[in-house]
Amino acid sequence: MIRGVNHPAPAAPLADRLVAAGLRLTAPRRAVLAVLEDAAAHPTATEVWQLARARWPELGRATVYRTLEALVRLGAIRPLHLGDGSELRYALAVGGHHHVVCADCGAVVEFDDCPLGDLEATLAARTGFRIHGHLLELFGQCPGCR
Amino acid sequence: MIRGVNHPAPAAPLADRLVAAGLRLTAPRRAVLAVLEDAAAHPTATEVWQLARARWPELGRATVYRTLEALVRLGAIRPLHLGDGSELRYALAVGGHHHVVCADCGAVVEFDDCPLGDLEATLAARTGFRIHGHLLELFGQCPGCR
DNA sequence: TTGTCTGCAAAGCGTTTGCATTTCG
DNA sequence: CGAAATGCAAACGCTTTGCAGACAA
Repeated sequence: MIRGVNHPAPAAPLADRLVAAGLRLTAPRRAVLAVLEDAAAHPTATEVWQLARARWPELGRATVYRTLEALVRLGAIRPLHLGDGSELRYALAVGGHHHVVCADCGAVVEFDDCPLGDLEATLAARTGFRIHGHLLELFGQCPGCR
Repeated sequence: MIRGVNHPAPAAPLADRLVAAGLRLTAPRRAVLAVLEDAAAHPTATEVWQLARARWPELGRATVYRTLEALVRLGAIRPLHLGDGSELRYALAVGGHHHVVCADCGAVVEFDDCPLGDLEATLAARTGFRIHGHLLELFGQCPGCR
């Protein structure tokens, strides 16, 4: 378990990221941010919308999508898909996410063993990218589907 | 560069995979398989359809999707998305794929340094999955978007 | 005040599904 | 011949966009 080795500091609260980027901190956005920060699993945009409406009932789907897009561009959250066809999900961009996905039934098993070492730093230097985080997805078949 | 360390044998031709699975080898499917095997980049389902129609003009979109799904289930190809919102793409499931994606403009830089070592074998033993391959996606911002 | 943000509703688009017909084996 | 596969077109569901009104700063 070397999770976090490359990401010593937890991300600042999402609200701070928005403000720091010069974006406005509105009530609808606060509702979306709260859901993202509280979410146990990686929610889809629709799930974020449903959960955030508990805090701001008038919340529209479009606002959720627009807020998610802004956060992705800021590097505060990261989109990820689990397997084929499934809806896009979002996760806080703290460190990395690692899972094994079943090609047949879509079952997902997450794990924490991160073998990346300082690959992020190496690639950042080589490509000029600023790296926010990573996704390591192994693809195969679960025991039940073999 | 240790690409291939965990995947000593190249995948058998896609046609063989279908036949071995008891599926029928039809003309429309041959067109799709040929496109997947020839593709330089990772094509989307729509791109596969457009290219394959050069070989089989009556090819319908549905057949492309159904063929792609069958190949995914067989572990012959693997779905992957590059960044946010973009259409799902497909790659031959030989070994792994590794790239850095820009959260702003969607630019993609691929690389071959695979730091996975024998993680696949370890996880296969621990989870009971049979692992076909993997996707390592680093997320950040390219030099031009910073 | 003023440029940003919001909700609504419609449009857009990739993907899936139903069904009659064709084709492989 | 029988089961599987195909094409067409409609259905679906997620995401985006246009726009007038509301709101943060």
